[in-house]
Amino acid sequence: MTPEPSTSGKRESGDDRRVAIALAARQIIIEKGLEGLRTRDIAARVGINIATLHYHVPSKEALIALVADSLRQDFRAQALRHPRAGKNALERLRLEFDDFREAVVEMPELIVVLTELIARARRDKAVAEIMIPMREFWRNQVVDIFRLGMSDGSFRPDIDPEAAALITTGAMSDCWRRTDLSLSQLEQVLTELEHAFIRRS
Amino acid sequence: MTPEPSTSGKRESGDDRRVAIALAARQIIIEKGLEGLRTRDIAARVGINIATLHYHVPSKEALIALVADSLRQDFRAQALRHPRAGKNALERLRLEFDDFREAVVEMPELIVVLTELIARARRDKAVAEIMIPMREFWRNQVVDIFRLGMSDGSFRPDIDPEAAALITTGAMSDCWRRTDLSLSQLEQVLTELEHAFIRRS
DNA sequence: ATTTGTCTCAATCAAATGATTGATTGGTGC
DNA sequence: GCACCAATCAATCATTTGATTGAGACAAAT
Repeated sequence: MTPEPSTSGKRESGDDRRVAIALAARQIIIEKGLEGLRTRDIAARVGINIATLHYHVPSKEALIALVADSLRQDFRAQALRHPRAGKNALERLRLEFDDFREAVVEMPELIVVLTELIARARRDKAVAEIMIPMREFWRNQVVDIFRLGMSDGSFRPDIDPEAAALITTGAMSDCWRRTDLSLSQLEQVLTELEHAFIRRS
Repeated sequence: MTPEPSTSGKRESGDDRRVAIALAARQIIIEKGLEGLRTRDIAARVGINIATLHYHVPSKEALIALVADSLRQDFRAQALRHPRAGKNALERLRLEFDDFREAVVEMPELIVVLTELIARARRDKAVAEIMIPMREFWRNQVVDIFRLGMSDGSFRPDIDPEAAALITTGAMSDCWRRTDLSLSQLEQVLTELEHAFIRRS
């Protein structure tokens, strides 16, 4: 029998600890940036010794890669929640907007971690191999939406799908990054994105 | 008589030193991120002692604010280069694109510094007071372009200028951030932005 | 009961790091 | 020549920080 995850005892399974470590690290990145990320602070937040932290994650570099991996897992889980088969282009685009709205509302600070790790990806190959494909996956998903929308005639016929997807995902990321942006402003941006690419009658 | 700036001697004026320090810091941020910024490395790059660095810039916090200020000065200088009076909306938008293209080509890595400092602005008031107004100035400039374009009929009549500006500047920032983006892809994005907001005949 | 492997911690290290001190140098004005 | 000030540096400090060591606790397997 597989041992049940114990939330009470002080001894945790390796996997659980690693998850807790990744979450603690994410929280500290939100508060102080990658710049202010300290192994001691993570250990303290998880409630373990520094040596225990190093038992589960060998180095700080591996720890940051672990954070990236935890982001990927969250991303995967989210991508699988809403099946998009059988939907037309506009429905898919709005589904994309729905997912985004949810992320912005539920995890407004997550973009801090994403941005820091995308920046770090420039000089850290391990992080790059996780973050860049994530970003590309998202972009490609939107490229597909535009291709579909052009072929079924619901979108403008002269769209460049790659460029439109870059604009869409780029604008969305940027909105998420702005703490001062109100929800109504976000709605206006999403509406404007729709107007920008939908077929004008 | 004001003493001329000496580029040869080992004694520099305070202002020149501060400029050199800011530039060195920017370079190190490009290479290692804010995360890897060390006062010693900056001093070494400028060719001065750590104590001398601290003579000109009291603390690391002040140093990062100095970098932000140096960005602002560059931004100001660039904004004043192309007068935009007497131009119509489309001309102004294309002027904006020109400036952007130039920045991407001439200083492809500058966006790293900008991004790191915008991120830092969340927890550093001094940096926020420099970076946020910069970003807002740019956005407002684009808002004005859309307002003008709507009133003279060259842009779509149903644009939300604030939203359109957020999309435009957000997409541009995101493109700059992507090292892998080719120049032709950048052109496609700028063209697509134009198509998205211009009046369809 | 003993062994084995996983998980944990107190104590400690060596290096890095931001900052300071006290003294020196060179130029400017008088 | 002298006083004054900005600019500079060698040496040093006090912490911080990532990482290691060696020993112990606990549970499951033998």
